Amino acid sequence: MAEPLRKDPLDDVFAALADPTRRDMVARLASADATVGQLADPYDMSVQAVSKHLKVLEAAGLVTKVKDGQRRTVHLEAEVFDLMTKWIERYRQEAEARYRRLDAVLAEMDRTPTDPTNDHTTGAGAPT
Amino acid sequence: MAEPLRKDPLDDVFAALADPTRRDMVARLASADATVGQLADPYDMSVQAVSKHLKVLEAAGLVTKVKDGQRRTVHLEAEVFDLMTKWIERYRQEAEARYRRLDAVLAEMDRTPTDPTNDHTTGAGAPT
DNA sequence: GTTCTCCTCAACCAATGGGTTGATGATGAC
DNA sequence: GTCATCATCAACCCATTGGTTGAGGAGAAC
Repeated sequence: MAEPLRKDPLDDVFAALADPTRRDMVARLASADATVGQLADPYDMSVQAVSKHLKVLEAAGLVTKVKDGQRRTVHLEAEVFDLMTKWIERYRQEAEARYRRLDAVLAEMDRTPTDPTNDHTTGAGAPT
Repeated sequence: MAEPLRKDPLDDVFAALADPTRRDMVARLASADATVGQLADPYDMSVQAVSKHLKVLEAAGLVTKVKDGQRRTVHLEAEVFDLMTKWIERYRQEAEARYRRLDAVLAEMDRTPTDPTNDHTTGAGAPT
């Protein structure tokens, strides 16, 4: 018992997107590449701070930098997104399938009450 | 300029899933509800630590606890996942559309080189 | 050449996060 | 009633994070 749960690349991806500034950068990079300076411009923080944020995104594989003369052009890498969507979708669907099954069971119990003393009148159903 | 980027519920969701232990709990809860003790069992850490993790998941809205006598039954809430998938899909699709457009442009330039001095032989195209 | 711009690196600091231990409340077993 | 079990709360520790300032390197501009 207790495998230490080895480090997963998803750790870095989720962590990177947990910061609103970094999510905003990703959002902006989705519509166009940008230099570090351009990215930093709207935010109320130093360029160095933005550079750090970019390093986090880069380490997570969400972004790559291309040296372009004096500037660095930042480019969004969309492939990593698939990792996340796959993880999320897998468990979301698994969970929803389970709820559907539960609903079916409850409906069945409702139709043929085998034991009337067992009143399942709690709101346990309807996963809304 | 520099709106402080107001706190977004996605902050908590992404942050919650950035931890491998918490992702594992979510994975397990997808197939069945569980008590705190059952959840804690496989991990090499104290029950209190697991309780903290659950508080994080709960604050993010990923999980609810139902008092069930002495135990607390933990239940996965799949709705929040939609928030994430929507965010992710939006920007992934935006980015991919952009790449497709770029590919088209490059293909066009390749077919009808309007200015031969401008050698675009860099690997700028073909996203992978 | 000098100077200016773009970006990164390094050191620092306050706050947060993930873990620990110890104590406590509430319920179930006897 | 007493005692054990399940879970939480509180205090503490150390590592990480998100920001700062200051210094420096590599290119462009002159």
